[in-house]
Order: sequence, then C-alpha cells, then structure tokens
Amino acid sequence: MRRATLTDVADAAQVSLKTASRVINGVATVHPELRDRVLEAASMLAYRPHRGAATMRSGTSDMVGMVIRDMANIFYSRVAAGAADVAGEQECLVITCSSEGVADQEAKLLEAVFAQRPRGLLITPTATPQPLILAEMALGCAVVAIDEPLVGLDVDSVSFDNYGASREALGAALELGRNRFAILSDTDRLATMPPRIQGAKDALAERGLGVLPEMEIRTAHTDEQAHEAIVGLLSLAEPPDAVFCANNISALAAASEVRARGLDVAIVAFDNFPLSHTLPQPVVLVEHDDREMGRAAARLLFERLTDPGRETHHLTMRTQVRRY
Amino acid sequence: MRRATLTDVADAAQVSLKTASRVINGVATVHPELRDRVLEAASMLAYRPHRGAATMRSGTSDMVGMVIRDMANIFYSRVAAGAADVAGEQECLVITCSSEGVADQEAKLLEAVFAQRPRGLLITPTATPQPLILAEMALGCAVVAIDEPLVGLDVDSVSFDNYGASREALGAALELGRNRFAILSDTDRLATMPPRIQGAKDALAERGLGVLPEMEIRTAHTDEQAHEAIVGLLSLAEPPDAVFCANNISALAAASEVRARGLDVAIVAFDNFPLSHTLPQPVVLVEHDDREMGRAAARLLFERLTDPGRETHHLTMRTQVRRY
DNA sequence: CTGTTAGCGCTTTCAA
DNA sequence: TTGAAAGCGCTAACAG
Repeated sequence: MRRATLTDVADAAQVSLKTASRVINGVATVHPELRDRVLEAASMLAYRPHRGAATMRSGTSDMVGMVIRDMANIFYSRVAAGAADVAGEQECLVITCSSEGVADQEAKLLEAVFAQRPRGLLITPTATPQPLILAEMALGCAVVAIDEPLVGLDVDSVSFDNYGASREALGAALELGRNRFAILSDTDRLATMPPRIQGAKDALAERGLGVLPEMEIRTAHTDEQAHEAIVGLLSLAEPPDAVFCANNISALAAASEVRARGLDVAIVAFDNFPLSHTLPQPVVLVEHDDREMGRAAARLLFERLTDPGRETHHLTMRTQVRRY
Repeated sequence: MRRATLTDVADAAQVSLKTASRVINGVATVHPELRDRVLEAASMLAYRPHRGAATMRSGTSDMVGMVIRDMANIFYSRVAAGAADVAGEQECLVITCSSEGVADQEAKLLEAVFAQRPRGLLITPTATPQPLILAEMALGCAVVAIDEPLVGLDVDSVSFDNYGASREALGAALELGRNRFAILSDTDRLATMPPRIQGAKDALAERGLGVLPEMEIRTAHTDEQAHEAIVGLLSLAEPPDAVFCANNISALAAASEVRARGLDVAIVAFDNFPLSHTLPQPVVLVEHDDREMGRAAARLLFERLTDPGRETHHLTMRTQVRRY
C-alpha cells in the first residue's frame, strides 16, 4: 500500500500538479469546480501533505526548535507550553529537547535540531556552542535566549530581573525580623544564580547582615542535592532562621524539610511552589508567569522572522514579590 | 550566503557525492584518506546535513510525534521527558504538542504531526480521530497510547491499573477510620476517571460506606474548577472527613484548601504532589513513576518499529499506595 | 571501496 | 486562471 502523493491527487482530479498544489495550500485563484474536484480526490485518497518535501523545495519549514534545560522541571515545561501556544498560532510545530544542563548533550541536540532546518530556535542555554548557532543565524534562523543570555551572541532574549527581584524579596524577608540567613542555589555556571545571590546579599548588607560561608550552598542542582544541602544547613549548631532559595528545586526541598521538622525557618524563594501559602512558616516568593515567558520568547522569534533587520530586544519579565 | 550542501562538500573534498554521503553517515567502508578529506571539507564549509532531504529520499525520518493533553501539567511533561530520553537514544527528536484536551486541537495537531512523516506517535488521547491514525498505522507509523486507551484501535499502550490502585488506596484510607468520603475528579470523558471512581466506591462499599451525591464532583478539570469544587465540599453542612482526588490537579487544590483552613480532612489522591508528606492531615497516595511511563511508551514504539508484526502489548505501570 | 544515475514529493519559475 | 518543466538535497540501486 503506497501513500498518495499530490501527483496522485492531481491525476484523480484530472488537473495539473500545480493546481492541486494551489488547492491544498489554499490559494484563492482556483476555479471552484477544480477546487472541489481536488479536495474530493484528496479526501478519497486519504492524501496527507508531506511537509518535508515542501520544506526542501521552498526552503522554509514549519518547525521551531526548543532546547530547554529540563523538561521534567515545571518551570521549563511551562515555558515550553507557552512557546507552543504561540508557535501553534503561526502553524508551527515545536521540537522540544531537554539538554539536562549537559554541554555535550546540548551541542548534540542543537545539531539534530538544525538538521531539521527550523525557522527558529528557542533556547535556555547551557554552554552555548557559539559558532554553530551563529552560522544558523547568518542563514536566517531566528534565535531567542530564554532565562539566561547566550553569552557572546547578540540575540533577542527574555529573562527576569534576577538581581532586583531577589533584592526586593530579601528586603521583604528582613521585615520579618530574621537575621540568620542561608542561601541555597544551583551552580554559578547558571547565569541566573550569581545575580540572585548578589541581590540577596546586597539587601542583607544594607541592614548590616551577611551570610556565613557555611550558610551558602551552591550545589542544589538535583532534588537530592538540594535535600542534602538543606539537611546540612538545618543540622548546623546555629541553624538559619531564614533560607533564600534561588531556584524552585531548592525551594521545594527547603520547604519540605523545614516543614517536616516543624521548624520556624522562613522560606524566601525565586519561584512559587505548590502549597507555598499553606505553610505555617513565613514565605516570601518572587512570583512570575512562566508560560507567559515562553509566549513572549516565541513572539520575539516570529517578530524577528518578520523583520530580520531590527535591533535585538531584551525583554524583562514581570516579577512580583509576595509574602504569605 | 548560501548554505553548503553535500555536493559542495563532495566537490571540495574531490570525491563523489556518494562517498561524501557515506562519510557523513558514518559508513565504515570508506578509505581513511577520503574520509578525512570529506570531514575536513564539511568542517570548512560548516556543512549541516539536511534531514528533511534524507527523509524524503529514504522514506524514514528521525522524528517521533507526541501529542499530550497538557504540557504545563507536571504529569504529562514528565511523561514527555521520559519519552524524549528513549527517543534520544534512538537518535530521534520528539515533536511535542499539547492538545489541551480539545478534540479539534488534537485533530489539527495530529495532521500537522503526520505531515512531518514521523516514525511513530505517542499520544495521551482525547478524542481519537480514528481514521487518521489508522491510515498512518497502515503506512508503518507506530502508535502508542499513553494513560488512556485509543478507543477502537488495537495499539500498544501504557497505563495504570486505575481501578485496582484506587481501590487499594481507599482501603488504606479506611484504616484511618474516616467515613464521610468525597470524590473529586475530572470529567468522565477521560477514560481514567470512571475506573478510579469505581475503585474508590467499591472499596467503600466493602465496608458498607457510600458517597453522597453532593460529595461527588466531576468537574475538577482546571485549577480553578478544582478549587471551587473543594470549597463547595468543605462548605457543606456536614463536610467530608476524607477526599479522594482522582487527579493531581484536584489533589493539589484539595490539599491546599484543607491545609489553609486547618481542617482534619484526609487526602487520598491518585498522584503524588510536592510537600504531600509534610501535611498534618493524613495523606494516602497512589504513587507512580511518570517519567518511566514515558520511557516505557517510547520503548514500545521502537520495539514495534523493529517488529511490526508482533501482537500489541499493553503495559500496566507499577503503582504504590503510601500513607503519610 | 567508489562512483553514476535516478528520483523522493513538492514548489518555483515561467509561459500559455 | 492554469500548466509544464526544473530542481531543492539527499540516498537507493546498481555498476565498476
């Protein structure tokens, strides 16, 4: 059993290949009668267009590549969902890949994605294989960096005001009268981490407070690491009375452990998390709309496709500090 | 600036097109010297293979389609992450789409996905446009249903023992001495819901208990609906002392509201959720490994590609009932 | 081990 | 408004 091609449809409808093509692509200037014949033939033959062939000939695909850090992390998957929203409006499909924060993996995925000739690339960068991306950009691929910058490349981006929001959150936390702060963050190789940490420290310094070296953990990458880290902090002779969690993984680990032990340790976090407002402990959150972040990124992508010459845009997503 | 093609590479390396093709595809039987020349030329020209062209000629792509219900729901995104794990091992990319549980959207996405000529399709079905899927299957596309069956089609599938696990969970909950049970679930159009509800009811019936009509809500689809529902239940003159939540959305809403009000209402849920074990209320969960579910589904897909003739497999993912 | 030829399914270009 | 011819970049089939 062979798959019907456009030629089959054209033959069945007794029109030329080109006319069939016009009908399938919704070109208006086709005689209604021919149009109906083509549509009927397509239906009879269960014709399915072959986008790959169209892409090859026309040079433009209907796909967008997306390389995110961790598909199983709700932050990134919400961003991906938002991007898919906008891509769908543009009749585009999204190839979603998870780099797991591994540079080699990211490079491999980028090669595979570019081999599909996507119209654009949305990426939460890990290691930024610059020449690869640069080459594609030169050939018309629109690239948008999400959450972190693509170091060394001048591309559109969406991100948070990591420094400012963290500083503001810590300011709010200080009103709770806490003074033994710990910081839980992922590795400094994530560009988002240092400004978040610095914002927190600067807010503390303003009140004459600091963070003891043993109270600052930068290895909260996985759930397990985050859990270990918070356990370590809470086991100190003089444990913290507040923890600033620079990512959602550490926030959840900290909230979980603090709650399980029934301690009065305030949680300050750069993300919302489920049940956050039901904790008896004070909670200060930097809230943000992750799905909208993905939407905004995708919008930037299609805008650049429309106007390749325009200067790069760097969007800062709105954040809101809230106390619970 | 034109993109380098394999012909360009072959010319630059002074070999035939076919030899260049062999080298790029890692065919071993090429003289090392020619191989090196080709690789150097490819590198010099920043050659990037065009998978679409290869797909068209060879008839087999390196893509897998995935249509899930809601990318922004952590359950589905974990499943997607698992599927991507296995697809990656097979050098395949995954086109991930979110049907949002809307039949029309699902049909549209399926058409778009099939237009890419994927090797296979992973789907958490909503409305099942059977003829469309059947036609692709007849043409060699491997289809795996996840979480719900593809009604009327004999395809490989992975799912949970919805009835059994719910029944077991309620059994565990009954040991807590609760006797006013409410049920919170999504619409019955989700095939997973009725057996979960029935399992719960049967466990209750075994002890001579039932669920009052006003205690059974089947509209917990969105966060808002779930919240409304639990608020309604808790506002009853005689509110429940235990709630069975048939999906993760309602579990979170129920836990959140019960916790916020400081009520002693047990939460029984067909899913784990963050901070579940830190609640003062008794919690009984049907735990499952969502990522592994995605992996298993993808494995079934590639196994079928390898052996198209084998009989369909229906995997039941392991679940574990736990009390906190 | 290497090369030649043909053609995948479609859109573009140009002519009628 | 419609059609004929060419060719996108690659691989299959076969020949050398």
